Amino acid sequence: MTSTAAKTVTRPVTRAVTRSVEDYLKAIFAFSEERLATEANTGDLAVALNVSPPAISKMLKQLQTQRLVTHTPYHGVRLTAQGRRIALRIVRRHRLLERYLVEALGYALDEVHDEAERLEHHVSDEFIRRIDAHLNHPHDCPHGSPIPTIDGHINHVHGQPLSDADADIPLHIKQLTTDDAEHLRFMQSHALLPGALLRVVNREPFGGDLTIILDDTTLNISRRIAGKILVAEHA
Amino acid sequence: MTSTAAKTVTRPVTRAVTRSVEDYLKAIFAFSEERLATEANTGDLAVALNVSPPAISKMLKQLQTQRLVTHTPYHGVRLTAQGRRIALRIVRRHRLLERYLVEALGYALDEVHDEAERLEHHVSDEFIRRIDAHLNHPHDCPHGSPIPTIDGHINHVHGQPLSDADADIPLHIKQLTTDDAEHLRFMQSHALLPGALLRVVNREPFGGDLTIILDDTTLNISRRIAGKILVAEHA
DNA sequence: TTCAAAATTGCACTAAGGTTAAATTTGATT
DNA sequence: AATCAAATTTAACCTTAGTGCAATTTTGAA
Repeated sequence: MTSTAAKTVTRPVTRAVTRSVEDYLKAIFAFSEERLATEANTGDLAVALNVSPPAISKMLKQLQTQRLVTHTPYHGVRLTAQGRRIALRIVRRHRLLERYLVEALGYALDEVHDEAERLEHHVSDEFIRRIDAHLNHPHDCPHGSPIPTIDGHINHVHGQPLSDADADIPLHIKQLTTDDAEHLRFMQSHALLPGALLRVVNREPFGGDLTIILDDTTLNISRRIAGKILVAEHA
Repeated sequence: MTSTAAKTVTRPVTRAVTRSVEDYLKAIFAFSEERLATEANTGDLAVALNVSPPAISKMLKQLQTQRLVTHTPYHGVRLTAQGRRIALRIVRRHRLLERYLVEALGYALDEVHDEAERLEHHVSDEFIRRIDAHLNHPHDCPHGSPIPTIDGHINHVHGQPLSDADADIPLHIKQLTTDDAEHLRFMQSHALLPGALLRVVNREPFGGDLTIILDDTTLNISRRIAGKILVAEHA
């Protein structure tokens, strides 16, 4: 590749969407949409992405010139329509991959996150198309999170944390809102999975354990774990 | 306890096996083992890896300090035991992935190379273990190349190019020695795949076409294509 | 013996994604 | 309203893996 024309080329506004860019956009999406907030801040992103705050500042500036975010210095970032589109594409890939790993290859729930986290950046659109078809176009990942459609639509789950649920009401699990492997192993080992039916029979006071009944089994779970399980009243 | 004493010397040798390193080792392996030669040379590697000759020289020096190759300047490179081990690991991943893409996801023969080329660097050992089990521990990739074992053994295919085969002898296809998508589409569309039975019924002189019979179908193929198909006498 | 081709080296450069240290801005608290 | 610590941004620099070009070295064939 000879690049003799390189000198007259104006600075490209449309730099590449690298793996890092995808990760940043996904993280901003997670803060600004999946968690209540409307904007993500530098400190949280630095923790989430495991880099220093200056790295965030620098990347935000770059993403701004790429028109993927709008960044108000010292205040916060939000995604542009284009940035959101890319973030949703990655989220879709991630969740389809997780589903595929569980259904087709028998992965346990706590193993899929890390694998999907790498693969989401490296598989082709064709690969995603094929696993989506193979899985019969699923709507959620194994943790119960919604899978965005190709054209960027996503239905947010509405449920309340099990830790807040009233006693003696039939509930079903909507979503497990954790990526922690230990939590997930615990949940899977007790069949605390999306779709499961249960009800709360006792709540110890002062943030103590909950007692629940699930499949005729009585089970004690900590408030901490219960806070990671979203439930809704069972119709 | 005498000779096992740990060397507490500062270690400059430990650098990471990056994606680039994996690609270089794989390319050196391909030249020095899969093609007749015992050593790979700079120029060929530069072409194979689509990189300038100085980039090769530079990387060879690095690989030498990592003890992954032995490089005799101006002559050639060969892999050390450790370098060969890494190269075989990547070849194994590549060929298992190709097989999986075809068997499990219905990829066509000409689509698998590029996909596997990326994925081989990014899937986990666990992923490879699972697809290997799922495929029931296959011995070859869809092109008929042998899949190295986990402990680094590989059985080389012995066959001759179909272009050199004598007429009227029952043959079967051992291997397709091309990654070119057009060639592969042609082969797949005519069922010229590993395992197929055929015999040569005519060879035009002066490097002209071959006429073969395969499944009661008569087929004309160019010497060029025939050179990419390894066959052996059918027992 | 010569000499051209191939390989290597040196140097300056690009590009992405980091780092630490210093400066700046914000906003909550006196 | 002024202050000051925490959060954030800027500045300067590092690393990996390339690039190109020029200069040098080595090899091997005529």
